[in-house]
Amino acid sequence: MGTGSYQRIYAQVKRVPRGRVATYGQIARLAGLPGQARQVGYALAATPDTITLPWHRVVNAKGEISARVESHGEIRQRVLLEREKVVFDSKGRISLRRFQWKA
DNA sequence: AAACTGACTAATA
DNA sequence: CTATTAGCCAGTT
Repeated sequence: MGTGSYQRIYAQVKRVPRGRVATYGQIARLAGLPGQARQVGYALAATPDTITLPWHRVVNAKGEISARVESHGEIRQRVLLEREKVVFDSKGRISLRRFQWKA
């Protein structure tokens, strides 16, 4: 490891404060990779659990938790966020207006 | 080396 | 609101 854009992405995700969320596109921009929102998702999917990363604070542009191939991490993500006082509406969406992190 | 694979987004209809 | 389309590119096979 130590190579690739993933490191830059992880570095930005680590900056998201507790109780706030960031979108994939936002992380991409902050990491100096504008337009590479997808890469951010892929980076997180490949995140080794050997590093500490608040991956749960990253959601899609709609304020929803993105579904992965193997479903279950989504539930965990929601629990982790709710533990940080992040509120989900009845449709499982977060109000970005209130919770999105402004860098 | 070439093909495959995705935690996305914004624009348009 | 849903559906479709086109950009996006590193890592893995």
